[in-house]
Amino acid sequence: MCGRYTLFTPPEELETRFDATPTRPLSARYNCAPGQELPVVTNDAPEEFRFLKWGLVPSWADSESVGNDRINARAETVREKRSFADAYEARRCLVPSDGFYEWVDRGGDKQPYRVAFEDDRPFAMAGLWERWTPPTKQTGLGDFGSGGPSREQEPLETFTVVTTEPNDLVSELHHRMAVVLDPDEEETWLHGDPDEAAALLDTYPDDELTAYPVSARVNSPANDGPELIERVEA
DNA sequence: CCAGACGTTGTT
DNA sequence: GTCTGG
DNA sequence: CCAGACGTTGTT
DNA sequence: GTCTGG
Repeated sequence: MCGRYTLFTPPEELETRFDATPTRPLSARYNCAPGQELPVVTNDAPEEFRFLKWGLVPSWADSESVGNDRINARAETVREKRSFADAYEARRCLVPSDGFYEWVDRGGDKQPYRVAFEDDRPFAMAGLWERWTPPTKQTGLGDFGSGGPSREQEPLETFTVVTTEPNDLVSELHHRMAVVLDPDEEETWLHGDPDEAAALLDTYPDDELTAYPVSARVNSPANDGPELIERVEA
């Protein structure tokens, strides 16, 4: 984990909580999924919620698909891994959330659970972001003869969520969980030096957190509505 | 030296 | 089984 | 994370 | 781009 989360806190509350303004409208989300463009607060523009695609694509990747299997980065090794080292040093971000989902394998089927604060207040997950420019395609003589410039390839900005060992509550469900930051740690995660940031990658205590079963409707990323966070019988 | 990988989760 | 899409 | 696709030739 | 493996 974490591979799915919620972000339905009203925009005004999020703007106050993170002291940032959105670059496009924030909508209530009950099923944020990898591959989607989601609001994050990056270190280089902390006054904004910027929409980045979930699934970090390293700058050197030759294909965008490299991001498919980089939706999470292990806290224990994030500084060593080539895919994340640069981003860790220079491009950390906050991933606003108000709960994340975990699936418990029950031999055959899987029961999703939602983990959140008891009062559903928003929090930040530790994230890294990256900017990737698609390789320029060789168009032969086209650029010279045709007069017009070749089509500009827009850089793609992506992010990943850092994971660590779970607390006792979440360990009942899963053996990994997202790094949840204390509000007073957020500034350091964004702007501290790498060693200071590393000290924040620990397991969030389970005080004030709760976990409860939810409908398997959350399984499909196409579903996204308040019914997804309703408690069901496990 | 060059070639090939570069990741996590979960499962066996 | 594995990759892509969301 | 899970769901859904996974392909070509040829025709409209 | 940079590291690991051979």
